[in-house]
Amino acid sequence: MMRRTTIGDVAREAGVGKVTVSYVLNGRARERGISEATSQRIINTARSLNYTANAVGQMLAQRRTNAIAVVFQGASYFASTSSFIPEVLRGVCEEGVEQRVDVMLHTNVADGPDSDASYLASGRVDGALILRDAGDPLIKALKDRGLPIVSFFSRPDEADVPFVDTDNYSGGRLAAQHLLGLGHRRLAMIAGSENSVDAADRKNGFVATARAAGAQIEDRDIVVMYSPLDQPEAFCRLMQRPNPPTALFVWSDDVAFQCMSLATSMGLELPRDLSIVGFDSTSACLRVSPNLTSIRQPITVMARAATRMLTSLMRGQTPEMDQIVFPPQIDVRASTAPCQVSAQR
Amino acid sequence: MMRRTTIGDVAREAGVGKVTVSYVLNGRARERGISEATSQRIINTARSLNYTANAVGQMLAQRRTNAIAVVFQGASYFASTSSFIPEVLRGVCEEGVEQRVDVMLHTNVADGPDSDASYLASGRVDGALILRDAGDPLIKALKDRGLPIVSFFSRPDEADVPFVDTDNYSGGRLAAQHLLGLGHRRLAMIAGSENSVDAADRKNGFVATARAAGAQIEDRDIVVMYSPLDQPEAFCRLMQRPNPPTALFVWSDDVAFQCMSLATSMGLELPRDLSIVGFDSTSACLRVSPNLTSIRQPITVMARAATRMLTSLMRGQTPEMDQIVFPPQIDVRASTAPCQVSAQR
DNA sequence: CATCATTGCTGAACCGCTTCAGTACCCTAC
DNA sequence: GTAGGGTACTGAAGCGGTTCAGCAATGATG
Repeated sequence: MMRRTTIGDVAREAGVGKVTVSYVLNGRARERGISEATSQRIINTARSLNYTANAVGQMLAQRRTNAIAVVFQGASYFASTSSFIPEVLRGVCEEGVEQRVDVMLHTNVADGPDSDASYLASGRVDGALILRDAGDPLIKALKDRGLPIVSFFSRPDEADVPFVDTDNYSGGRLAAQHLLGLGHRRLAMIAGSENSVDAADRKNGFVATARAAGAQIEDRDIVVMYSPLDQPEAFCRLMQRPNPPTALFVWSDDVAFQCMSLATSMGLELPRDLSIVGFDSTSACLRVSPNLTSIRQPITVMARAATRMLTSLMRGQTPEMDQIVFPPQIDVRASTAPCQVSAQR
Repeated sequence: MMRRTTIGDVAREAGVGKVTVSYVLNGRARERGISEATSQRIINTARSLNYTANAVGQMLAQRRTNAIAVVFQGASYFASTSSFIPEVLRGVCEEGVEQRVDVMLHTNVADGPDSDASYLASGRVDGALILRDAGDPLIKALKDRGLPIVSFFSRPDEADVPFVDTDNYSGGRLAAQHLLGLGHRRLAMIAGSENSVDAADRKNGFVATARAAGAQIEDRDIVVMYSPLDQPEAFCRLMQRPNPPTALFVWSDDVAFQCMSLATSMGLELPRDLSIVGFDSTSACLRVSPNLTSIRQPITVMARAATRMLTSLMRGQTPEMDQIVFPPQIDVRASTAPCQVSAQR
């Protein structure tokens, strides 16, 4: 493997100093008063030598990497079958291209959770987008080390941490209102991780709204299923009770899809026997049958907003807002229908 | 923003030279004959100063970044609704953690396709995993610049480019055999990009097998639909012909899902009126109804293999194999059924 | 007691680039 | 004739590490 051409090679070949090459190639020739003739000569030499500046050299000299990390819970996060992850990454990548930053995908380091913060804060990225539960120690650790961070799709515990999120409480309320409006009174919910403020907000919005309308929903109607493969039997028990719920709000599309499969395999017909509302309204909702009614958060837009916010912070600018909460909407599709048993009550 | 602690700070504080600190912190104290006492002192000082080595400094000095890029066709690639992308990324990230390399997500740079190669080859990554069509100029450009690359899920045109792929021809054959075995004789196919050798192999395997068995399949039975939103009307025309196909092989799950939706919306009942076989057998196949029969390639395993291959190449080792072809399997599910009209022929 | 090996540590160079503070030169103006 | 001011360019330092060759001190050996 031959030595790469460096700025010194170009300088020697063009008969100028390295400095001059640097200024010319960075488009600062005018500003530094470098003559047109010299500029052209340098540019031609660089081209003929097939020279490209070494990125690491630049990073070190400029003390920035122009890279951001996207931090997920862990590699298993990718096991999701909804299109949440691709939609997030799409937003990050699109905005990344525009803001000219590299996107590093980070799940965890091999040495255990304590080292994640040091690793990320060791100068390889200028900032990080964090998608972890509210209380995750990584958020505090990175904040303490002074790395610019933005939490997205999760509202952090820590104060003063910029974030982009959905109004999850309202999302829960929308789901409840929709189901109540269809006449459902026996409601249940599949809630997410108990460490997640977001999941809790969805639950609280749903439960509070349901109870305010006089619907039955008790603690035993709330099942916690975090990852898609986590305790499917809990769902089955819920549906096999006497007087099972007629409508279900599930904290994520991903888990909602699994509930649909389980319900079908239990012989239930959807939505006749059970109405289901998901959360995220990923495009995969249109791929299942019946199409899943879901609370929409504008995933790609939010990811772009978070990325833009982070790049501003990294560059020392004050972003217009450092805490953005998007209002959710409901996309009504075929998985919800008027309650069949309402007359019986 | 205060100055970060550097190796010099630790050295001064511990009363030794920078060199000694470097050796100790890199675990080479023994080898360099540094006494246990000094080692401990340095380690304690480093800890008390909360010192972490700057990654960019190390990259420059060691002339490697320990980072790889994953290059997709473009940000729109994330629009897929199957779980292909997450499964790929999961494999790359898992193996990346084990191999201790960072994963950079790269779609394209803002300045246009020509600069992608220079960008990637400018020393910010030690290698790249490429998921692009066979003839993509990027592959040749990177190869010419000497950046270690591995093409995955795509068999490159260029010779001597290491790759990890599935035996797509066999995949096509498996699909044909399965459908023929169910009695189908009027077959059609939704084929992928004409630039993709992989898509062509799937088509050729399918068509050759079908014709060898005497089934009807002509050019007009082969519709090209690349991205999910690309010309759905072509599919409708295909199905509205007199004597429409009774079975369909679709080059990817993603597009197969869309065909299922379209078919349903045209009033067809699946699998009675149309059997469908997809490709990839992503976990999303279990989320659609009927569950999609699909040709399985072990996506996560393949992604890991590609990543392992690339890290070997980067480190100058000769990997055991530099071209791996996985055999496909068929996962038979509910979207395929015996042909209903076979008796009529 | 001179020689030699071993132990324990470090100075200086280097990785490839940027940036600050000049310098050298020439032209104009009083 | 010289101060003043552009114009065109560069030397040296610095970013934060790593690595090689070498050096001083110590103890063992003949």
